[in-house]
Amino acid sequence: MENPQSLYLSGPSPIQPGELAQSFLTSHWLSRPATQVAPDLIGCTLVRQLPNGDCLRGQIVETEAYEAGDPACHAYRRKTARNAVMFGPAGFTYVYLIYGMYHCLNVVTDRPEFASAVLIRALQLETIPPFTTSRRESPHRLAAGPGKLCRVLQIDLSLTAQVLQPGSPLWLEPRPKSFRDRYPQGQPPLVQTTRIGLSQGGDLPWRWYLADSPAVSKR
DNA sequence: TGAAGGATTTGT
DNA sequence: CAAATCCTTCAC
Repeated sequence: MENPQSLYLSGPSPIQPGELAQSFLTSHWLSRPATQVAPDLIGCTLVRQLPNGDCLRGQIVETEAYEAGDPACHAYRRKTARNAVMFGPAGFTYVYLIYGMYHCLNVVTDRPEFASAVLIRALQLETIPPFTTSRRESPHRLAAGPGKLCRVLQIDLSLTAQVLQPGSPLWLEPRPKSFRDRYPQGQPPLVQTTRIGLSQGGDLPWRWYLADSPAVSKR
């Protein structure tokens, strides 16, 4: 590791896939404010390893940040059994059930006690799972939305408070070379706008998505 | 112990 | 635009 500090301080990880994986996947790179991590997660890969060993992979194309002091954050009022993981160190999952039928996946960010997380809102799937032979919807939109994403990756409450690292049910990988090569200036076309579906905090521009991705949930 | 409501999705 | 559906939170 030539410059560990850069992993902690700077933006998108410049490292190659497979390099410094442990540092990227665990706390350092994620131990920044959610509003910094959220745009940097765009282009990174989310990997889901099923109980049978099969892996499903998708490129993150849409995220939202939720921070301490943010009225839309589940940890805004106080620490509870549900949101407790957000008060801990970065690099853990926070999964919750919404409307009694969908799950949402978050990545815990920042330092302990600064309860915050990034909601993963949409993925562009690398491979279409064979069991999702949906004819009613185009394959590239199977994970376009936080609830749909969890449905196709088989993510439920049992996957909350899990560390994001290889061998776990879920982990993250840096932006692949193919992604970096797509944007020669090193700057992917990100759109920053307001978050979706909130009753409070709807004015904060804490949602980011990849402008040229067909898998974004809403425009 | 009960009631209200939700970081969604889908179909009418 | 409303239903589906159940966990979490807060009030009593």
